Amino acid sequence: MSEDLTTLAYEVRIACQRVSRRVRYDTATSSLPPHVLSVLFALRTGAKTPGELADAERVSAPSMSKTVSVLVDRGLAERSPDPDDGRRCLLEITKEGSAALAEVASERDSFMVQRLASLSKADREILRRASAILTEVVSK
Amino acid sequence: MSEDLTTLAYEVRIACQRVSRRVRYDTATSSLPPHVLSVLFALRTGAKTPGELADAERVSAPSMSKTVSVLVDRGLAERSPDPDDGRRCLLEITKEGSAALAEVASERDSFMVQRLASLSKADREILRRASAILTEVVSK
DNA sequence: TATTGTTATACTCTATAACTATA
DNA sequence: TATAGTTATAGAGTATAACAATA
Repeated sequence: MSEDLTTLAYEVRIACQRVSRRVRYDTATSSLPPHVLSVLFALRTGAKTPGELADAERVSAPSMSKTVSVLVDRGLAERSPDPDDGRRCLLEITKEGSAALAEVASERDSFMVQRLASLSKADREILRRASAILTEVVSK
Repeated sequence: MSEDLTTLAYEVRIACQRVSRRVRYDTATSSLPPHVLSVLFALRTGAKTPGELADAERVSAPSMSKTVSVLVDRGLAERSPDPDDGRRCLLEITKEGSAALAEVASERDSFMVQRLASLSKADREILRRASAILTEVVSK
């Protein structure tokens, strides 16, 4: 029985919960709350609207509006009007935001980075693909 | 290359956290909030004091006191005085509590099984290997 | 009319401080 | 005095509902 879905479901769930539990301790020290940090990280690849961020982070529009305000108030992101649609605005990470992200990232994921470094390239590739699969699976 | 490791570390963490969160969401819709469920799960192995539970769950004593009250109010756990120490009380899971736990566990499994069933065999194999890698990585 | 984003309001979970009872 | 547990109060983070501006 190589296709035991129940066993696999259990293995995946336990593995994910253990990782979550383990890294949570390391993130507790960072200055920015997790949800704020997560949005800041999402902005690293380019400007996004609050709506896009809310969808990506799976929170309500008002929640994202609040989180975005925190980023803007702290000078970590900049709000600018969308030239194509007057209803929208665009959030872009600032230099200060990138710096904060870089600083926090090294501390936050140091544990996982260390462990990943000790793996083979092949194993890291598996984790890379697995992360994409899992993210897709839970986003439905 | 170290940037790749940082990004991968983040992706792995986020994926795992989202799986954990989504699984908890799914169970939360039935009846019990995650933190209540977690305490109920902790009681499955035997009676515990509020203090022990607070330490185990890493929350404050007042928070645990509130959570425990929810369990007792719903008849899922029973509060009884500690015969050896008048200050303490003991929490014990009830039949109803055990039943709720079993129900939630099956729901939680079925959620993951459903999602896994929609994947390709190759993707499932990736998740199988990734689970083993992550479990090993975190257990060190 | 529909949509994008924000503001108003409320609920949940959390914590610190203060209180009661017992050791 | 110190400890176990509860109550009082407040601070985050979240959501739904209502609103303003634009498409």
